[in-house]
Amino acid sequence: MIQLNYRDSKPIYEQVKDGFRRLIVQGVMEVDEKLPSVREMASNLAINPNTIQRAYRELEQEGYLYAVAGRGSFVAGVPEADSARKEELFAAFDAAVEELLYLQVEEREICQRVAEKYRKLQDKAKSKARSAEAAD
Amino acid sequence: MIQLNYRDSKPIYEQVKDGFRRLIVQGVMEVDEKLPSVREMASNLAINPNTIQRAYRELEQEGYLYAVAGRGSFVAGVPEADSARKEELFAAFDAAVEELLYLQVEEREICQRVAEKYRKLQDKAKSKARSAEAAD
Amino acid sequence: MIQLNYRDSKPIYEQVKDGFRRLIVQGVMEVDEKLPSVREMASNLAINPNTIQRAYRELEQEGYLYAVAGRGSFVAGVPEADSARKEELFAAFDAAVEELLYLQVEEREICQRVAEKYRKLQDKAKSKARSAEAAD
Amino acid sequence: MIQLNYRDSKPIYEQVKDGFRRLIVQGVMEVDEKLPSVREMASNLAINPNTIQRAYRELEQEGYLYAVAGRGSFVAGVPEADSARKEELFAAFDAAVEELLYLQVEEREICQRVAEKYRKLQDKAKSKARSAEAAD
DNA sequence: GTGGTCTAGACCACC
DNA sequence: GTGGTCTAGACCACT
Repeated sequence: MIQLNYRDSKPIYEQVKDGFRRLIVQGVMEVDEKLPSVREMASNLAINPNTIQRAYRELEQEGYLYAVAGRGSFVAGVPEADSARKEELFAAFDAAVEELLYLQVEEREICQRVAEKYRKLQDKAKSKARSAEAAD
Repeated sequence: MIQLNYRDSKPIYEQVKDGFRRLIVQGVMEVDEKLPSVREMASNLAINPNTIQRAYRELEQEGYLYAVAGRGSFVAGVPEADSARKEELFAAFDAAVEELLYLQVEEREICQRVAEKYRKLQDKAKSKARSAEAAD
Repeated sequence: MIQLNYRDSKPIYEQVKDGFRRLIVQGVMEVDEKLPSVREMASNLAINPNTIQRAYRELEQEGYLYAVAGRGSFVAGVPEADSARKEELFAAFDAAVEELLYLQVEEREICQRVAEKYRKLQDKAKSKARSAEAAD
Repeated sequence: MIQLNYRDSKPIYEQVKDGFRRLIVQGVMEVDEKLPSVREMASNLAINPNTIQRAYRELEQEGYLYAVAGRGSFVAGVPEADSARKEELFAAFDAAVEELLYLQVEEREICQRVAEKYRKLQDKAKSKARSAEAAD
């Protein structure tokens, strides 16, 4: 369900967060769907429950999840107007693009990269839709 | 010369590195130009000399600087084939783009942003060329 | 595990680096094997933790290690295409050979020395293979 | 006469020493030949006289030069039995070869490298002999 | 407990 | 004056 990469410098709890955020934003997990319990995830991934707890807590703060005491955590959906996050992302994006341009990377190459990302994203959405149809 | 942001989670030595790398890559600092001494830079930015030293040392390892004990640190130029740096930049780029796409930002908007950056870069180059002509 | 020589002009952190690089390159330490923690190593060698940290950090940058905050440092393996390292070694090699030749050391003597090293290496590999067979 | 490389991490005085040692050991400078004065060398190379002074002083200690107060420094020849130096060199040589072998560099490649060095050395000696003949 | 950053201050080699 | 190494000790983030 979620892939951890221990060699990545990104902290484990961030990897868990990213994994779930992705599943939610891509629609793989639907609104009000229940997430695995902290203990279950922890034993699945063979990591400390505290790490999962932190991931869930922060995702809740960001608006992706909601928790019901004693019952578990559930998908809340994609928080609208996460504009602060967008600004952050655009800032990082701009810095990277600027330096890449200075390093003689072609504008075309960069845009192609975006297009490729976009295509993959579409494909994923389509295959998800198809499997949903099949399930009907 | 270099702007530090203490609120940023990016370590200070990284901010210093990025600042000088930018000056070098953009040609603001010329090859063999002397950098401020470690101590001078440290007192300018009001941080510890060790922190500057680390920034300089790593830039030297990456090939942007060379240091001569007893003389100072100097610009070496933009290391050819700094593929590691490009990979870093593309990784940052990809991560940002992916999340932006998930946040419903249009592919077009992103590419326009790249184009805009590119135009500005061209303008800068042109005005630089013009001022060089004027100097002749 | 690692021998320090305080009389050597080579910095301590370099000696530590060389020691671990050797253990890794020779296969004495296996991939994903955990290294002693920074603090442990420091107290073992009776030197400052910062010195060990620097050694580990640079080995990580070179691709020999990977570090996970909160877990420890682990062997990543011998970085493929560590051409920089080979260049370093060849440079050291060339400098030594050149001066030896000037000092009237025969070409034959030098090559014999290489051959001897090579033979020892082969013997080690063989005995290792044999003990592996025995283990089967 | 002597090439300085400011980008090299080797200290200037070492580069000067190496340069003269090489000229002496290769026979380009003959025994009892006078070296340029400290001031002359310093202004030629555009460096501090102290740096030249140090190079001359250490070469004298190593036995390559002798100084006559008020007259200058002269070539003493190649000091015999610099066996301590040879041991140092062999140690560095062994370490480099060992790691190169572990890094899958062929024994042949290493020996060829030695042979090449040797050939170049011979060529230099020959061309020197030829130019000496021509001068007769 | 782990690694990572930063400060403060000492000492050395080089110019 | 320059860069480079090392120590001592603090603080933070992660598991």
